[in-house]
Amino acid sequence: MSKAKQPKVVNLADIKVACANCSLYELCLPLGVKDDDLDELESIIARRKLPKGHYLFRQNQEFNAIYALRTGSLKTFTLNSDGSEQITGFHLPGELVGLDAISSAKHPSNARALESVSYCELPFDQLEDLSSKMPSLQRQLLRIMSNEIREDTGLAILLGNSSAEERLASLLLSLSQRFQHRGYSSEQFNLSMSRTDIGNYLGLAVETISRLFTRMQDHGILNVNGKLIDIIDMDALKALTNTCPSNRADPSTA
Amino acid sequence: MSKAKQPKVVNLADIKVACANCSLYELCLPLGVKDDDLDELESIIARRKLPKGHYLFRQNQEFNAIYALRTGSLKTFTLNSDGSEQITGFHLPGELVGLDAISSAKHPSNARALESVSYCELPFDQLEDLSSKMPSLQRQLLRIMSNEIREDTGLAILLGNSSAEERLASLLLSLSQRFQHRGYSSEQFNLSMSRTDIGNYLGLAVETISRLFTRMQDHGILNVNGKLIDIIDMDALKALTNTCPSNRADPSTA
DNA sequence: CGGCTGCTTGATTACGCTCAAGATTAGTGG
DNA sequence: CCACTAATCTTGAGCGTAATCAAGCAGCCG
Repeated sequence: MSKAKQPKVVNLADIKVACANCSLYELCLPLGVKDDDLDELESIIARRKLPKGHYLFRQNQEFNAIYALRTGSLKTFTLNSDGSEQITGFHLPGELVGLDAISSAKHPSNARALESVSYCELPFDQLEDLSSKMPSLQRQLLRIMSNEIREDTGLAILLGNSSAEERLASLLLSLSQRFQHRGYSSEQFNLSMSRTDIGNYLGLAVETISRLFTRMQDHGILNVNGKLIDIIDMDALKALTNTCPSNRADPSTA
Repeated sequence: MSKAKQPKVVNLADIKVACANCSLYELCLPLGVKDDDLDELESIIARRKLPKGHYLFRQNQEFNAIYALRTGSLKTFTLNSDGSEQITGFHLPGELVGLDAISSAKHPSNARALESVSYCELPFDQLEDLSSKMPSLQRQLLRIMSNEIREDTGLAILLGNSSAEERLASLLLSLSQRFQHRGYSSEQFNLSMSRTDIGNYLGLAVETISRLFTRMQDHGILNVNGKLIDIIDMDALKALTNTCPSNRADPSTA
């Protein structure tokens, strides 16, 4: 949370946070890997830091490693032909980034720190080798990738078929649940991204995001204080998520 | 193309189409697997058929295998709470379906044949085992999954930030290129899905799809004859794809 | 031939974008 | 610590795109 300036890139080899002790173990790649194997897995992991605004990797850069976020948050985005950003995801601790680069050996997107970030770097060649030797590691890698496919499909559905309100509600709910899984409050949290970023990600104008926050606050669903979000009525927020299209069968809600 | 009725499910063990001879080899999972290993891989594959309209798998069904489409096409979709379909993809020969089920061990979606289909069934447990033994198989599986993540992200971007015309143009272009990769014409092809399905997938009303086809035909980009599409001006179609939002830098197009 | 489903076309409506301006916050340097 | 600037956020007014509602048409099957 402190805003002290960080040196460019710091190797945190001295800070011993073994996977086995990591609070993110349940969410991360090593889940299910036996103790002996875990040591070997850790031997290929480099732990690093990245200051706010810096890039973990850039589009078209050669793909060498996947990254497990440990603290902080980052956004991934592609660049349109006109140079504008197109945000493809927000990532929280315990999540893997760079998985979309395996197929082409080049990163198809950028990853930039939204706040001061620490992460684990997993060289992909070595990860592949280990993965052959450790069925549990292979399985977890496949699981995580499968899960990302599912989530990306879900995002596509959301963006294709939902109203502005439903989109924002879904994002807030997603963040809320992800914070909860990481041991933080599901009801109160700070947005690390700007409204512009949120709008970009959800395919909405900044003005719309702003108006929605105001409206949700007026409706007693949220309290919004700049970046600080208080979810007052979680059920109502969830209800907004279910306001599906094609309500042909339910003419009650005008 | 014939609509002769098929028996429920036919095992095509008698029809020997080894991976090595399969025209889809370049696109499919066995790509890069050595000859000796290929035999072993084939030993776990079951080749089957599915009549139009039948399901390859259904939502919530237990996940046992992934499937490689050989001929025909299918759609994958989820069901909303109100029972309506939400189409998540159209799949052509050489593509793998079921990858989104690995993480939860249950299929999160349905897969239904849009026309008569033949496919290869790959039991996942055995595939995992083989994958540990064959680095090239493991690599190809990861590549394919990574690619799907990239494509799903691309779809989300498309649905979040594009006009109706751009969405349809992108789908047509995608189909065109996928047909070309499979040795078919990129300029003339049959849509195996209905306008309703297209609209559902692209997040647009059927009426909009219909109007767009008419408009594109009027503009000399396509010829549309029911399900038969003739792309007359491929460059113009591609141009529609690039009509990005946020054209702040390009005020020429009003 | 009638009924059903899929496709097309038209008229109206509404949601969210754009443009514009002000308000608030954050960042910087004296 | 305050002043100044820049960026971010909020609010308002008008407009455009695509949805909805409604009807007619075409193809397919029993």
